[in-house]
Amino acid sequence: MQTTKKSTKVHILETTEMLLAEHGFDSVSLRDITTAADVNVAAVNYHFGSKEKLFEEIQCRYIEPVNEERLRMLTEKQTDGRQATLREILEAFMHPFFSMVTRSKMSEQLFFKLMGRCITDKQGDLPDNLLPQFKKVAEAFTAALQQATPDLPVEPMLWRLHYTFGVMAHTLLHGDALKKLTGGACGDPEIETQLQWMIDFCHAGFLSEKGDK
Amino acid sequence: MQTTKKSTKVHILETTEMLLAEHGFDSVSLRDITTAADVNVAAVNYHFGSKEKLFEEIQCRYIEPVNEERLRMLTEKQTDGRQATLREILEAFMHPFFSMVTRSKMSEQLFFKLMGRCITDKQGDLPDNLLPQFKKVAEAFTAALQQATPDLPVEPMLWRLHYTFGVMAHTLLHGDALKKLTGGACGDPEIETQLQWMIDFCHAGFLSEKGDK
DNA sequence: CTATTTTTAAAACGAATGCTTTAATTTCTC
DNA sequence: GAGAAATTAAAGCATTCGTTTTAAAAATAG
Repeated sequence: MQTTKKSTKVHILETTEMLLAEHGFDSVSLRDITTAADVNVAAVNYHFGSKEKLFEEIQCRYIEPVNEERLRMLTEKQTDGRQATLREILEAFMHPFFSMVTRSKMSEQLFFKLMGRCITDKQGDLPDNLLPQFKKVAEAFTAALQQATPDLPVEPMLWRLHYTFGVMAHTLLHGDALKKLTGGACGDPEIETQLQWMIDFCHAGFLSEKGDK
Repeated sequence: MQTTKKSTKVHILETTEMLLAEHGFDSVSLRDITTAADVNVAAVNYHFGSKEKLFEEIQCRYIEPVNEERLRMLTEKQTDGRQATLREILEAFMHPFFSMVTRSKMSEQLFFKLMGRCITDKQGDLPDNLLPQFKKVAEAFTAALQQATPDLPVEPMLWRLHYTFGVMAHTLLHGDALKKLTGGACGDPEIETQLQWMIDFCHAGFLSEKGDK
């Protein structure tokens, strides 16, 4: 029961991922899923219990390893009592979202959208099992950031981390929109380039002084 | 027919704005609206033609004056052939979103959410009458930005404007989430403070060099 | 006040929603 | 190949969706 018939469950999962990436968590119906996956309406409830459980599973499927990788990358830079640099922290914070794409069978663009949806559509109501991990990530990164920018008061520091989140989420979700909107004038940078550009931007943002000229 | 009975239509509009701010454009039903506004289900279709038309009207109601104000602020800084500084450009780009709050009867927080929803939920499908204005804004600001940052190639410049959008949208939409998430550790800065912090961040981001230490 | 228009109320439309049930079918185990 | 378990198919559940219709009520005009 593990070899052959894994396919249907996974097939539903992957089809749903694509639909969610395209249309968002609030706009995909059970029928949308079963029709697109070409399975019976009952299949989702049979395999996942409910539509909502399926959605949660998709949410966890990537966010969990993303958070793990974030913590791994951060602590990697902190060995032997060494502090991580601001740039390394930002790298650890953002990179996993963009490297995780290889785990999925979707196109880069769609996968990025899915990640963006997970951040924005579901902001504030994560599945219960994700919450402690999320908290751990938040604590680890705020602590590291405080060490890396000791002159920056904690309040604007937190907001700057929030801005960084915004840069990332907006790029993941609406990067394709910029390409359309500018008629291609923004180019089509590689993932790594894209990531470095964001890091450059946020890095400088974190180091900015009040009223910087 | 203009004096007394304006109230119902406006009442529906304002109630819907609040619902949209809280739950997003994809999650508010006709019944949600008419129930919350305590009017008959038919009232929306009578006054606005359809639910979708009502949504478009809400979208235009603030975005249009925001864009006008953006252009006004930008050209104000460009009188007598003078170029606007990067900081002035960013100010003109962002400030209108935060000053427009006074036109609404909602709380700051809700109004910001509504603006955020307009940016993210509706990204890419603006009402037809908004499109030319939006295009004009985009052209004016990209031109000004190219003058203000002559050493920055156009492609990363466009992406940095995109990042700026992300900072703004994320803060509008999820600023309250940060307050909850951090348990208030991020403080509760005034609007103007908040705005200046964002401008500081993006300003530095725009001026960053590749691989900036 | 009467006539006309504007606005509301209430009910109903068909379609779509998430989910469940019952029976048939496929798959696996022995 | 026979029996048990897993999976699917098809139909139907009650609810909600956006919209329309029909008639009553309210507001306005002459």
